[in-house]
Amino acid sequence: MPARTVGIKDVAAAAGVSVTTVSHVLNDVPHTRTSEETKERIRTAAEALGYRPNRLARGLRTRTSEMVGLVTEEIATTPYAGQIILGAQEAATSRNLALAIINASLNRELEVGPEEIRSLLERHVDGIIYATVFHDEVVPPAEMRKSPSVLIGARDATGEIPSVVPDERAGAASVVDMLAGRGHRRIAFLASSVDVPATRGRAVGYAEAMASAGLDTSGLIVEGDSEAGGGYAAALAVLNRPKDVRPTAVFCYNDRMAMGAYRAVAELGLRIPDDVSIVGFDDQAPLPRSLFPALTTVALPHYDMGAWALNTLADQIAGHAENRLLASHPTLLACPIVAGDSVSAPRA
Amino acid sequence: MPARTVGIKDVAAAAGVSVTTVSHVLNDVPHTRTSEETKERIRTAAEALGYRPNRLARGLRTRTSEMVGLVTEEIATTPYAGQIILGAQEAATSRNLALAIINASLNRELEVGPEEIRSLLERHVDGIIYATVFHDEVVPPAEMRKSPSVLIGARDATGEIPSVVPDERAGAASVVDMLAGRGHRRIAFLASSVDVPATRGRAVGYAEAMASAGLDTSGLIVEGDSEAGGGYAAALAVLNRPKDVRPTAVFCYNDRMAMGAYRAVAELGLRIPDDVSIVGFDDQAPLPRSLFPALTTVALPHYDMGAWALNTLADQIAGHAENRLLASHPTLLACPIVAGDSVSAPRA
DNA sequence: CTGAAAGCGCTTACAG
DNA sequence: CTGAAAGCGCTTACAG
Repeated sequence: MPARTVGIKDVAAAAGVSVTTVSHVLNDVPHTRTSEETKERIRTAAEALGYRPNRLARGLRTRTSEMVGLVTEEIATTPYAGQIILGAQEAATSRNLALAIINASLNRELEVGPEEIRSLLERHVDGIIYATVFHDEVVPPAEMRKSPSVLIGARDATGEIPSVVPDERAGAASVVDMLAGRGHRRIAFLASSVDVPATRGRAVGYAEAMASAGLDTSGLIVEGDSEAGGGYAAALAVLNRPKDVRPTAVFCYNDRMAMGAYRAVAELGLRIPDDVSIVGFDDQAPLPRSLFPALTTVALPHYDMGAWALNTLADQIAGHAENRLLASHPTLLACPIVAGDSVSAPRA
Repeated sequence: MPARTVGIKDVAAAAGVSVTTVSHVLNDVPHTRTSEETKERIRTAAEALGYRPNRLARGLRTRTSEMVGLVTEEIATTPYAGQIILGAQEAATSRNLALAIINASLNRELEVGPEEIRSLLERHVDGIIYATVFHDEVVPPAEMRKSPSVLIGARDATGEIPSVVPDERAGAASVVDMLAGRGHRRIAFLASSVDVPATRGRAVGYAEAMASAGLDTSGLIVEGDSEAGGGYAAALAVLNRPKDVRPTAVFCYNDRMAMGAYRAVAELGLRIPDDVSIVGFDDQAPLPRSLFPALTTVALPHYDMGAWALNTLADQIAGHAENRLLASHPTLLACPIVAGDSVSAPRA
């Protein structure tokens, strides 16, 4: 049992005023014409006594906990869950909210688990952020729809909850634009055979950007599994051609495939970026900077999504919500290119 | 404002008993001889009404929040912070505690930040776990010493707080033992030039195990910076020798250096593991499995440390603490070898 | 505008 | 053993 801490009563006694006044002054309640002098006396007393308001008591009274819950699916296996947490946490700190984190197992049925939500609700969190992986859309449990909430990484099938996802398509398109801008014409794409939203988004972004740049993709798309081994095999297939039809740039579905592509390039006796430029996706540390030359890749906006989710949630809680507007379509966050040394203009 | 939820009074009314009885029954208070029948009636009523006790109210009354705080330094840059969180979180769930997470910036002055602790204390957490990186020992703020607390990754300089750290030394020694057991005699070590506890622990473990295996280390220890580039240079230096004096195995300070070593091996026209075995340290995803052949490495017990910390903390809170005993020395957790395909017996 | 008092939803001595 | 009542530390109508 921690020792009895100093309460608002102690401050009131020390300052010679009522607890009401202390509460008003410390919480900056407007329209209270307490003299500056008294206010100062109260603040000094609070400071001297080391007074810290008991948030539990306040929460009980105001029916608010100033705490929000963050449920992350498979935090352990998602490389960047840490960045989502960090983004949410820093935003939470700046809005004076605490963040309770809870892990949920990945749910193949595309339904988020109600147990985690219930546990959070029992603690009277003011709102909930649910971060999913690998889903296009999910059906949130009823509990979640009743309180302020935000989805990261998936759209709400019922269209009620705002969500935020990476703009994979634009990210992929920007890679093609960048390569085409450097003068590349034969840009290969190592596609993933794993059926997740990112697979489609990146493939579509590549195809669209190639089309609008007037570039042909025939024979330039090779599919492989999304690990280094798959990238190795796919890169070998697409690069083992005579120089005049060989791609001058290879855009890989992700960094792990790019790592395999590096090996294929080396085995074929080619050099990066002189003979072929390589671009990855994910910015999955520590890969890009551990490769030689450092891999040019595309970062996922994990930190930004975490921050966006928390701010959107805090706005909902504060009441100035335009939920419907936000919920109708997922908010897309940009995936910026992270420059390494694996891209150059094609050799003449 | 969430709608008025069902409270203990509602349950009492529905079951026709007093709130005292409801509280007793639902909390399994011993020595209460309420009839089984009444108990059942209360439980049924609670269930039917969907009653969930308000933890804020309970916390206010019992001066306990059933919530513990986890402060992580640089969660974003520590690859495995997610595993620490997961370990702590799963243990917390099984002990019916919530976990509030808060990030702290890395503190070079070897003192943990009091602000984070204060913020947690204001929310009346029952205890605090502070996970540090890169420190031998830290001086925890006074606030932390006053309430139950546990340190991950560093020893408490004042010897009051229990702590848990990876047994880097034994992990490194086990690698040498394993390689020596396979018949290797010339085992090189790519040491890190960065001065952190892990650097010393792994170097000492290597040296001790080599000595007790009766193996010579002269000319076999090369220092480099702890990235792929440093590993590349160091591996080149130690492997570019005539076959009869060339190491048959290279133990790298970490996986990133091992990645550089792979490149050096390839440039020298050698093969892994036929010509040289390579072992890393950290099990830093996705490196070990993205390399070809898959890297044999040593895992850090992040999950276990998180779980150990939470359980130790929960024990302290529950009162059966043997803090002094635990605090006198950091608890060492084993770093298991994770087998890949980069080790074989030396070629005849 | 200020202060006395009620009340948030629980737990727990205490009297019956 | 059971229930009425006090009280955890706040905030906030409400009366003065």
